Amino acid sequence: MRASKKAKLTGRGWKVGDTKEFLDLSSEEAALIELRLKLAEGLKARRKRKRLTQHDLAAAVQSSQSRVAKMESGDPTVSIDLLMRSLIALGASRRDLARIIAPR
Amino acid sequence: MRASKKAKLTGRGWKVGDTKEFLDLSSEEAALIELRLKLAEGLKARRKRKRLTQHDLAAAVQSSQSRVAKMESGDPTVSIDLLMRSLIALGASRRDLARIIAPR
DNA sequence: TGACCGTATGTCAGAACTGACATACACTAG
DNA sequence: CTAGTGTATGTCAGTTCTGACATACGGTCA
Repeated sequence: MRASKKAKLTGRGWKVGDTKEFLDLSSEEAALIELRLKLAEGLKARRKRKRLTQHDLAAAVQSSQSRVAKMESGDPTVSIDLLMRSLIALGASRRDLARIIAPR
Repeated sequence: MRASKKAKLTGRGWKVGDTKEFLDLSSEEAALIELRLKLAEGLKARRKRKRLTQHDLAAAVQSSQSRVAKMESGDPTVSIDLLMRSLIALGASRRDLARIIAPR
């Protein structure tokens, strides 16, 4: 059911959707992507500050180097859950997370 | 692989784990749970402020009333992704999200 | 040059999450 | 009581995400 949107995009051309779909994609979906990117940046920065390799971080969160690379690149196959878990594993507090999401 | 932890908890009694596992559970995992709860509260508050029913919200995010109920109760089967998506669907900005995560 | 290190990208089987449904509960109004 | 409305809880098939692996890329050093 959620695949319908993807299908619409990957299909050849632009099947004209209604306004709701358009708004959904351009504003809400965009907001989610921005959020993911903020977390990705925050994670990379935090990891580097601690002078850890992606491999090190992977071990700390029981994941793999390749997934860490995807996390930091904002890859859409990475969940926000995983980003949050990783940040927390690097010692980020809720306030730290808040600052990462909405930098002042 | 991740189910091993759950198994350890649901099994009868407390099989003694090593320190790393203990710390993982008590601090990092707890932080994640707290985060989920903050988002759950934030979602419920925001929905009520808009005078929407769980059913309305479900329609807005293309989910179901039952899942919305689980979201708001901090049910562990609900991902942070879904909570974030729902909050954004209710018009929350990144700054709003930050405030929900780390209230001042 | 070649060996090494850190990072990036693609793939896939297995694990986790999802919407939907059924059903139960709590409350209110008739 | 009965009906209606909103919320809670359990289940499950289908979708999405995950760790692991292979492999490629870029830089450094000898």
